[in-house]
Amino acid sequence: MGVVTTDDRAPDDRAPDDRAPGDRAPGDRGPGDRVPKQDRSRATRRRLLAAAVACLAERGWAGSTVSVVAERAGVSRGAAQHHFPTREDLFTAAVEYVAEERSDALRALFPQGATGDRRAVVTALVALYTGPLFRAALHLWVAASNEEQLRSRVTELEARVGRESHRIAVELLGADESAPGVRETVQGLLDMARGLGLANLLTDDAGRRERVVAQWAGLLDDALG
Amino acid sequence: MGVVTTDDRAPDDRAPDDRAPGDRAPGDRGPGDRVPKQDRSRATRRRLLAAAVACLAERGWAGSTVSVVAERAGVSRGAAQHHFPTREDLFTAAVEYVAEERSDALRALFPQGATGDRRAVVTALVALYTGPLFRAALHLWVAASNEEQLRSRVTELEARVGRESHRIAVELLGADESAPGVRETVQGLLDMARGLGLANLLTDDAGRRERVVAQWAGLLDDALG
DNA sequence: GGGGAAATTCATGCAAGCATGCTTGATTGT
DNA sequence: ACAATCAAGCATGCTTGCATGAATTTCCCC
Repeated sequence: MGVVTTDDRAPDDRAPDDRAPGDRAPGDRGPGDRVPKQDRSRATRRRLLAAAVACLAERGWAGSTVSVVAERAGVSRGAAQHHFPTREDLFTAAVEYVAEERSDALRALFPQGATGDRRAVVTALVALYTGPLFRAALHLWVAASNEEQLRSRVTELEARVGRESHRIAVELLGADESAPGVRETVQGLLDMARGLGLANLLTDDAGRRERVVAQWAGLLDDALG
Repeated sequence: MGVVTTDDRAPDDRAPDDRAPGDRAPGDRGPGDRVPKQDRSRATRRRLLAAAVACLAERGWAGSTVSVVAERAGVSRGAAQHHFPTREDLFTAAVEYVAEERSDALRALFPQGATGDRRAVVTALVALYTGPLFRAALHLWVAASNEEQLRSRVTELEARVGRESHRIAVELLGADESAPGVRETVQGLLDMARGLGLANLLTDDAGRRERVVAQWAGLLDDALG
């Protein structure tokens, strides 16, 4: 299912939310929504952010030049510069965009509620760390680790996403966090997922990942009772 | 005399393994010692590689320009270009350098032999994923994931280091790999270590890491019997 | 409700900064 | 003396940021 929701669309595709200037999304605008008065503006802004994330996942930080992102978004470079005066503005906004997308993807796991099948839960969680969203986030982390401006925002948002991941993981696994060690167990699981996602960066080792997931899902099942 | 040509490097510049030109690393080169027969040349070459790794860990890929690396190594940019005609040559060589360093660090754990204290082993393994070497490797991976040339070499070397990590981990943990699931268990542990190292990129969460390590060491102890 | 001013949004051209690679010249070791 | 090694200057290409101008949208007043 659409666990990861970034667009792996064809290069020239139009974003899903790309509307003609006139029509608007169903429940889109509240009454006092004053900031972007034009739908077209919001659309291009969103397109730029989505393109930035996509470029980040596909071409990395250095390769994601504003020209590239603008072209990917189907707008001129000047338009990009209008919405985000500086390159840093663009990517700091992209950080929040990625964080939101990841939170959404995370919450998309929630409706199922706590299933008894822990292996399925672990598989789903790990899957979150192998999609393009995680790739983009990874590039963002690495870039932010050396860009003073980005780091603070990235760490803050990542902490938020991390907490939410943990909460949802506990929920889905049906773990009793009051028991000693359970919290650390789940954290370790998420760290393992991160590590599996990182390993997936260079080589697509789905087979190995699946085996590791199966094994540790079993161990987790024992540990959580 | 001129041990090193212009030793006017910045104060903190000496890499940990920065040796005098004469002495070599323990098992450094076989008899078929190739191209540079001059010690000074080898020294600057090594300095350049060490500087490249250090810059990679501290400033990231984009920030590690050849000028920066050369300055860090205490040589002119032209000298760097003499040893590594292109920037890519420099960093592909740096890849191997990092791989060797990581293997050395890994082997440094070996002399102890298999101890009964699995928590200490896990701690040591995880520690390997939190140092500057891992940081450099991380930047390298992320950069390589989008640079066609680097990727093949990085994946190859990383596979080697990964196998060695696994072998040593099995050895130190006293695990019986013929038993079903043991291989995947250890792999998962290493993946978790990777994830912890990745989490350590932005925020130094040594406390959390320690708790997770303690907990997972316990899980491992149970799983391995 | 309609028309026009004002503001927003977007496109294009331009100059500055920077990194890479190449070439030339000086220095050291064999 | 010769070759290798190192240093410095030069030329090219790319990216960013800014400035100007056109098209579109919103606001405001009649």
